[in-house]
Amino acid sequence: MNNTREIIAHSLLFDGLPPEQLAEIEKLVIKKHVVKGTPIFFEGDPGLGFYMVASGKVKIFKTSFDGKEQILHIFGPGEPFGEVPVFHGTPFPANAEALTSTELLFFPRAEFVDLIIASPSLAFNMLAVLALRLRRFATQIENLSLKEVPGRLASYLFFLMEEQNNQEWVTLDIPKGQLANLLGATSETLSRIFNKMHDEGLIRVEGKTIFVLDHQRLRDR
Amino acid sequence: MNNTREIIAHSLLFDGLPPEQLAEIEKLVIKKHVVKGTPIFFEGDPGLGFYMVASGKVKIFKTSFDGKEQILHIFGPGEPFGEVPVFHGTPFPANAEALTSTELLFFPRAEFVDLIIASPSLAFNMLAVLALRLRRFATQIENLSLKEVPGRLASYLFFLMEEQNNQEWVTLDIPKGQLANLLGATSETLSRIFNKMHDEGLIRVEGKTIFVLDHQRLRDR
DNA sequence: GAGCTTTTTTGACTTAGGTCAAGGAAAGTT
DNA sequence: AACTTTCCTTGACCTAAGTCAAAAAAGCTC
Repeated sequence: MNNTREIIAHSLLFDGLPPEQLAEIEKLVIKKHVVKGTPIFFEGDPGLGFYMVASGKVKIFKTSFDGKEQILHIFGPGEPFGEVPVFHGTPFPANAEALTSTELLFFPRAEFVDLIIASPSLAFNMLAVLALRLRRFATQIENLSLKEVPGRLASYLFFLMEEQNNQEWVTLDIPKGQLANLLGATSETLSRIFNKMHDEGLIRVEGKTIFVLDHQRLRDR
Repeated sequence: MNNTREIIAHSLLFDGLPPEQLAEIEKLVIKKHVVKGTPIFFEGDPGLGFYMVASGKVKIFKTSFDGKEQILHIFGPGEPFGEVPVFHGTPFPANAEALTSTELLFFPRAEFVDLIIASPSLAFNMLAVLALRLRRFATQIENLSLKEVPGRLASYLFFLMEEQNNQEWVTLDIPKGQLANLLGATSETLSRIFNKMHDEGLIRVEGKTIFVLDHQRLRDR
């Protein structure tokens, strides 16, 4: 499913749009391929358009003056990113980088804005996308500020169980160091917490596979 | 300026709309008055519409199981809040409470959605509002995760200097305890940091007035 | 599969900021 | 002005998580 039309037709952003509109949208897409580790944009760059992941994975992140990194989102196939400048007219608020070899769809700003103005359903879908993202941010702030690292890890494991539709075990889709950056911790701390949770009989860790042994006690970390 | 038409006409959300559309919008507004401390909605409540502050101040916040509070936003006159459920159809992601005696405008969901669908400019304004909010959240996550409390306080002081258009001193518009909840700290810690910054000659604190004595050194906290 | 690089783990140590408890200071009320 | 309530500060103490350094494990490449 590496085909542009497939990706946009199945994305939440373009969901429910008539075929002729999808064709319009497809016409303005610029495809880009980037290898693992490639920067896609930097905080402060002018936003000339937004992106959608066709295949692969992209992280959106902030960095501190001393190089520590906080991941804001990890986006996979069908998910748009970099929309803030399109609608607010300001530069990108954060950096984007490919976590894997990635196929990107780029939507140039001016053309896309014309489409949005002409299509209330598309505008409405975009509003839904941004609203969902606000909700996610609210949860992330809650996690960072009101929970300790074990609680944040537990949340993430439950999120993966949901996503992977498996109550027994989950597969980490990113390296543990990146997970630490997502949870607002260091890799050392995360490693120690995996250990502790194992010792307490909550989980079993085998490389990138985490077996969840005690849902109840994991939930109230 | 406690009049509905004045408020909506000067808000960013309804900026640039023709008078006849403003009249339409005004018609569906329901005015509500709440005293200081009144809950406006709770996390998890179904969102039957969104609000705009006409006068006063409202905080949007999350609470932890043990009662600690993290403020996500503080909204003043002309600022809308509670839009997430309108566009994403899910319950409110956080709580809202009046920080002062407050005049609110309520926009019922269904009627407002009709207006948005009929008006590309209104849809576009709303997209800009949500995009700005995403940017703010990204900054807040950066502050919480990548800066220590003194750095977060410094950011907030610079934000107030900008807002109050004064390079010499700022007036805290909220109690220090609430400021602590906004910065992700306790009031004890915040108090100690005010002390330390005073001892270091960065600021002078007189009740709710903070004199900024050394911009340069305050900036790199 | 030997030799890289990158990622993860472990140990010893430090520290920012939280908690608990008790006073003070403001601010609103009668 | 006295009273009550809310807000802010201070001191003593504790702990979650960071830092630094080094080793171990896992992935790649030729």
